[in-house]
Amino acid sequence: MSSVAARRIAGNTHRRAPEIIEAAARVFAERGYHGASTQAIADVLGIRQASLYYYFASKEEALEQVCMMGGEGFVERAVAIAAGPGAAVDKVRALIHAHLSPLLDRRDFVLVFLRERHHLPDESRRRVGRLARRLERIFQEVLEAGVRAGEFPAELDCRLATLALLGMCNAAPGWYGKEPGATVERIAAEFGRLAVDGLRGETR
Amino acid sequence: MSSVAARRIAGNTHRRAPEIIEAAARVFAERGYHGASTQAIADVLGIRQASLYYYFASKEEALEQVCMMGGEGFVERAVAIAAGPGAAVDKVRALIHAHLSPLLDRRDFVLVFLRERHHLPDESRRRVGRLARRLERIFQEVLEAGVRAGEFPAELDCRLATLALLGMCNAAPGWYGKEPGATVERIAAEFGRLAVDGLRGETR
Amino acid sequence: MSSVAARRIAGNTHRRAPEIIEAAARVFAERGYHGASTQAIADVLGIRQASLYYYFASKEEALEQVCMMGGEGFVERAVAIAAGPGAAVDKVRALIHAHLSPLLDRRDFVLVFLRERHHLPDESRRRVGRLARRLERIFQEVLEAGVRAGEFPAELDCRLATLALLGMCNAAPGWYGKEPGATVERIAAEFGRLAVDGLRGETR
Amino acid sequence: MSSVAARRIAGNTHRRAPEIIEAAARVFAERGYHGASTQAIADVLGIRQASLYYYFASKEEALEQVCMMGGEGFVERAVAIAAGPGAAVDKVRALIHAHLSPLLDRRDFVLVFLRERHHLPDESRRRVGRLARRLERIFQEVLEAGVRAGEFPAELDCRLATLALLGMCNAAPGWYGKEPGATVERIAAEFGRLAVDGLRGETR
DNA sequence: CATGAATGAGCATTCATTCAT
DNA sequence: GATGAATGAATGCTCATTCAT
Repeated sequence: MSSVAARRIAGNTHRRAPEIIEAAARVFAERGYHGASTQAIADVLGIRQASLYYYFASKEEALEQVCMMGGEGFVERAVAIAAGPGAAVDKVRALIHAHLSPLLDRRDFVLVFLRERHHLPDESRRRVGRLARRLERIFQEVLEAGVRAGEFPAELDCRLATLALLGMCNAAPGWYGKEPGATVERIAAEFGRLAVDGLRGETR
Repeated sequence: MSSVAARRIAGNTHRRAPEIIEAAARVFAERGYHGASTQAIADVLGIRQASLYYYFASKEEALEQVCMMGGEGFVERAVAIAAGPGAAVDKVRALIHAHLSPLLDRRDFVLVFLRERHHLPDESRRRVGRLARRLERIFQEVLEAGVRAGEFPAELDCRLATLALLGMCNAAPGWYGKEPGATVERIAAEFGRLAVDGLRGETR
Repeated sequence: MSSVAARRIAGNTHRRAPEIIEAAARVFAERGYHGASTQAIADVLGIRQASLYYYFASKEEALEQVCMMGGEGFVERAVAIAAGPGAAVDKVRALIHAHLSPLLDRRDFVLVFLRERHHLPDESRRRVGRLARRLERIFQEVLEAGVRAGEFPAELDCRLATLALLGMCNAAPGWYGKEPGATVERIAAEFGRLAVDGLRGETR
Repeated sequence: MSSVAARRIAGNTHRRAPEIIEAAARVFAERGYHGASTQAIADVLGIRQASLYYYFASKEEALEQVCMMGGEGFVERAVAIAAGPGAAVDKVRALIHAHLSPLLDRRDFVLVFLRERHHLPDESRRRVGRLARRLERIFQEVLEAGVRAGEFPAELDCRLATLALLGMCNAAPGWYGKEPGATVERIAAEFGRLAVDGLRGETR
């Protein structure tokens, strides 16, 4: 690694770095990683394609940075909610709300994290994939605690319920912004109710 | 027009055509449309790259065929269920079951339909996209009928609920096969219960 | 590795392969490996640059092929000479002659072997480098045998003498063809005499 | 003209100039001119790539400076030896010694002069090439004088013998430092003997 | 049916170089 | 003296596609 690259990773002192990585996120989100050319990213920024390489060492590294920003915070917020006091139903509502909130300011990053992270090279894919698995586990543990507390029926398949919840939430970045009237608050409220009622399961 | 071209346009009387398109589906599902090279498809089949062009005129056409097969049947099955007799809750369960059933034998096709269809050229993308929108509408109409029938609370946001249901179901092709014990029947049963209970909403 | 590439290496059934690799040898010899563009090689052949990649998988692989052809035969011929009967002085003359003879029909290949092989990636560089070291050893052993037989003085530094002989010979590809009247036979004869007399060393 | 440019042209009053050019020599020697990036030179020095341009106007100019330093002195020393008194055999020994002595403190420069000078642009290549040709001529004239003096046999091909001597000597920078025990003095002594005895040619 | 050979277009990346600070 | 930022030009390489056989 050249000394320039070394410093870049260590510090990221580049003034325009955030702007550049946001452009990458936008283009990756729109066209997918392999469908996105570095030229397209440069066009968004109004700079030459070669100039991008002043900011990242490779397209793959740019994807990794976008994915990291798309994935970060989820686990922390979820941990805080799960570890806090309160009933499982309240935690589920809070988890859903927290999970949807990055839609507001980081939709592209989240979308890329969800859809494109498996195109990362092995090592960073695993690193980034761990985030997703930890998040799943937290959701699932909250559900399991809810079952133990008698808030949810004993027959609940917590694994499938977790996948249902995450599927529901993770689809949102795909249509958010195209559904008139669907603010993050409204989505979180409605999804929270659907989830809680579905999990309680009067049917059983 | 040569007889070869004629046959191709007429629509796939080639002996190995199903085998070929399945290979394409597999590779598109694994690597994404732009990440998949025609070479990779040929490797799966054990033939030369150039030979693929005996079966489809372009990579885009292959994607279109995969997407058509991935999307077909959904609307028909959903229409039959929605038009039939019975309560809304039963219809919702049936819709979910019908929506998940192609996982068994067409997972790759469905995955490609869900994830890669927006890489199609304009015209065929719209054609294929119509399928998705019609399906959404059917789901939503069943929910609205359920509200009118008093099965679901009047406050239910049928649009968001539809998106929740589809999000939950459409995530399944992404993890189906990796979750031990999760058969289509079990998933459909659990998701059906979650959905119905969530929609009924004892909370409200 | 794609199946196409696999077959290529295994069999090399390509009709024009020798022609292509000879063009690479010429351009590498003229401009050095890093100074040679694949475009320049294509120009020599009158084909498009991309078409080269039908014949080799990478520029590095082309260099390796050229180096292999530039280095092959030397060891075999030297072994045959060293193992044969006869006096050391005769063997030295024969070794020199054998070492110079590829000038006639493979000057570019030998030049590339001598000058550019250290630009090969680690593994193939070592493989190719072994050839050179084996050759050195054979030369040196013949000299040592000559010392033991009393043909050369005991004070002869066989290591340095080997390096002297090879240096003298290996410079020839650099000027062969530019020195009027210097045929391979004449060079071999003169260099043989210089070597033998130098080694015998009446001075000592 | 700015004073900075003036100084640069005038010729290197920069404090760190010797250090910079030595780094260039080292990198050129290791990787070849085209294989060496200016970044690699900067890395050796611990400065930024752009800062190099304070010391030379272009990579080609750096090569020229290295080549000049690698080639200078040879002709002067050779002229002094050839013009001096003494027998041809002594002059040959002295020429070889003088030719090898820069190995001690300028190996990289000499190596670059020998191997990379043909990558110079036309004009400076010719300038630098003249040095080499003059040196050859001096060697050859000493040999021819030796023949006329009866020190060497009349049949000696002085041209080929010159090329043999220079080939032998010019290979040394390639392996000097890797052969344990091979000091410049020992190499010069051994090569001198080999050369003188070879030239005298008891065989003839 | 299938393939060997070839190609045009595009792509990520490198690199020497410039210049305001 | 030295650097951060940027660039133009090239470079090695990939890939979908064509076509004669």
